[in-house]
Amino acid sequence: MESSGSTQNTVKKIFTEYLEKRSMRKTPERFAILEKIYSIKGHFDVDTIYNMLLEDNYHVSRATIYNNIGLLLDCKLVIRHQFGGNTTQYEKSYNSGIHNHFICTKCGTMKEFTDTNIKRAIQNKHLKDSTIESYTLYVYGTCDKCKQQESNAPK
Amino acid sequence: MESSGSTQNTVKKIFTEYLEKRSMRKTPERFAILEKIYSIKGHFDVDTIYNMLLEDNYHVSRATIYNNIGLLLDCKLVIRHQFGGNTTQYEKSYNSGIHNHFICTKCGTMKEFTDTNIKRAIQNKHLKDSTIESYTLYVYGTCDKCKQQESNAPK
DNA sequence: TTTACTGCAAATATTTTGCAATATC
DNA sequence: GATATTGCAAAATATTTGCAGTAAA
Repeated sequence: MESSGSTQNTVKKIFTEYLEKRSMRKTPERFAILEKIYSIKGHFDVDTIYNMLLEDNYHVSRATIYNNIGLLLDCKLVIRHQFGGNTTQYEKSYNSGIHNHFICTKCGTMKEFTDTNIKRAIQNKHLKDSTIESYTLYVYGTCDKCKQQESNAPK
Repeated sequence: MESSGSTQNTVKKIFTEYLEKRSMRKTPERFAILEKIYSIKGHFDVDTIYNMLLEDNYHVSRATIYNNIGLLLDCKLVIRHQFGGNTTQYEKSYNSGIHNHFICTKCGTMKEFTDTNIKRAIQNKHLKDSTIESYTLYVYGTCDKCKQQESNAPK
């Protein structure tokens, strides 16, 4: 398992190679955005990054953030989500094998989980025909807590 | 397996009960929207419904469509998706067990698939702690076609 | 008759785009 | 020095909201 600092270096290297391969420029804004994203534990939207960088007294325009998240999506360092809210949510994706989400339809809480059986089933399915890069699973249901409340106060 | 006509009747009944339980009105617009949605095979956005109803010479405002898709989401007759595009995609969800999507990251095509092993693995995981209502799986990778093109024209 | 619902238009929110200024290579 | 990239502001797009008119109950 890689340490957090090492992950920062690794993704920086991946992004650098991606940019060089395409003759794109290695601007400080790009790496500031990447580093900030990789400092965030969970999900975020564009405005979050914008404000977090502002708090560091580092101003990057929203347009630039949008532009660069596009690049990071393309080189698989970031993934997009939709949980049902209004803003588009993103998440760092390097070295974070967890892409299973359980969403409670009663209280709306979201919880990540791992499961090797699910992982294996998905990989088995796709080895035959296609190459699988990643996957995201959203499971909707009622969580423990809400289940208990239901049984305590039935209709 | 239910026939298509019967599905229309069933979802109409479910929606009717949902509305009656909440003392909401059974307007023709609501059922026109529901019926149109259940006539669509794959995914759609709000504008698609709007235009399809227009083609039938049935005018319903976008605001009303948004409003009612909200209700249909709430009573689980419709689900929301995000494939990476700009508009929110929806899909009918009653009696359509297929919620597995394979998305090719090269050409962008999306293909649905079924897999009982995956289904079972997901159900096993969640029977222990929570009640699972539904799930959606997005698998990202390279499809057959794009894989062949890659091997024909290597870098 | 009551009031929930619809349609319209305006408001909001989000993302994209055009262009001049800037900074990487 | 050439030009990709940034920042700003305007534009485009998607969704929500307020309110008057309409119609379901």
